[in-house]
Amino acid sequence: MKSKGETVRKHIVGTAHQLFYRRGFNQTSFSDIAAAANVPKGNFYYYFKCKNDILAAVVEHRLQAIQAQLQLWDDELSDARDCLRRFVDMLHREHAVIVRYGCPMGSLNLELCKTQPELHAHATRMFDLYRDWLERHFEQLRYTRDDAADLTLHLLAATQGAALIANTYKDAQFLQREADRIQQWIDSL
Amino acid sequence: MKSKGETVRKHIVGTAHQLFYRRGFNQTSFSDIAAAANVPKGNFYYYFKCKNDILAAVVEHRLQAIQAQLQLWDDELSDARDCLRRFVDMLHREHAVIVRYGCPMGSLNLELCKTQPELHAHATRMFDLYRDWLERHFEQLRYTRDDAADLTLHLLAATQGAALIANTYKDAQFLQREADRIQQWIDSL
DNA sequence: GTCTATAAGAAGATAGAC
DNA sequence: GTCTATCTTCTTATAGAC
Repeated sequence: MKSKGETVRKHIVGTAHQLFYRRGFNQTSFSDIAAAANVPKGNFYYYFKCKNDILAAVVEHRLQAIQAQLQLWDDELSDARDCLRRFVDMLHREHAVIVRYGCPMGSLNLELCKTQPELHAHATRMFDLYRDWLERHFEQLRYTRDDAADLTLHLLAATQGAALIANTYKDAQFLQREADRIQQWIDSL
Repeated sequence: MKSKGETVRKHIVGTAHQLFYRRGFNQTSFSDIAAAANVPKGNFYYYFKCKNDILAAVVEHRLQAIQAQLQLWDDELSDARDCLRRFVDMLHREHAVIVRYGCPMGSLNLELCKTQPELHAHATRMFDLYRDWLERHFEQLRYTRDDAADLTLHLLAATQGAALIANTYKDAQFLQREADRIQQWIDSL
C-alpha cells in the first residue's frame, strides 16, 4: 500500500519528466511543473529541496524504466543480434516525439554538458545503461571486449546522429531510412 | 572605413557567439554578454532591440563564415571526394571544443527546437549551407539528386552522432576513430 | 553613441498558517 | 501533508542624462 505522499511524489516526477523532455530542463520552471501537475508551488519543497533534486528523481525514475525495458528484451529475445535490432527499433517506435523534441537522453546531455557538469554526470548514467547492455550483446557476437566497446559507441553515435538530423529537419522518413540502414549494418556483422 | 558603432557591434556579436556556444543560448543572459564584452548593459539596446536579435546577428555572422569556408575548400580542392573528406576533417580539427561543448550547430538546434521554433528555423540555416554544399559534391560523384540528398543527411547524421557521443563521454579518441570511419566510408563510395 | 539607474516581471526558494 | 503569501535574486527591457 502506497502512502498518499508517495503517489503525489511520483505524479510530480512524471510530470517533470515530460516537461524536461519537451521544454528542456533549464527552460522548465518550478511554476510550470506545479501548474502541469496541479500541485501548488509551495508544496513542492515538501517533496524536493531544490530543482536539481527533481531532475535527480526524474533520472532515477528513467533509469529504472530503462533497466526494466532491457530486462524485458533479454527475457523476450534469445539472439544477441535480435537484441541489438530491438534497440534500434526505438527509432521507429518513437519517431514522432524524436522528430519533435529529439532524443531525451541526447538533448539532456547536450544541454547539461555546457554549464552543469554535476547534472550532466547524472544524465550520462542513462547512456551507461544502454552502453553496458549493448556491449554485452556485442561480446555475445564473439567480439573482443575492446571491439565490443567501440562498436557500442559507434551504434550509439549512429542512433543519436539519426535522431538529431531527423529532429533538425523534422524528417521522420529520414529517421526510418537511417534506422533501416543501421539494422542492415547489424545484420552484416 | 568602419564606423565606431560597427566595430562595437561586431565585438558584441563575436562575444555572444562564444557564450551561446559555451553556455547555451537560454543560459546566457544579457549581463553575461555585457560583462564578457565590456559593454554596459544599457548600451546593448542601441545595437539590438532584444535578445533574439543578438542570436539573429550571431547566426548571420556564422552563415557568412561558413560560406567563406566552403568557398575556400572549393577553391583549394578540385576533387569532390576531397571536399567531402575536408568536411569530416572538422571533427579532427575541432575535437577539443566538440568534446567539451558539443557541435555548435547541433546543440543550438536541439536547444531551440523545443520551445522556440522561430529561432530554431534560424539555426537550421547553418545546417542548410553544409547540406546544399555536400549535396552538390555527392552529385559530382555521379549520384542522382535523391541519392545525393540521402547520402548528405546520412553524412550529417554520422558527424553529429560522433560529436554527441564524444561529448557525452568526453572521449576525444572515439571522435578521432569515428571520423576515420566516416572518411573510409567516403573513400568506399 | 555611451552609460547609469531603474522599472517590471519571472525565477527559485522560504515561512508559517492550516 | 497541504497551501498561501512572500522574499530575494536575476532576468529582459526602458528612460533619460551625458
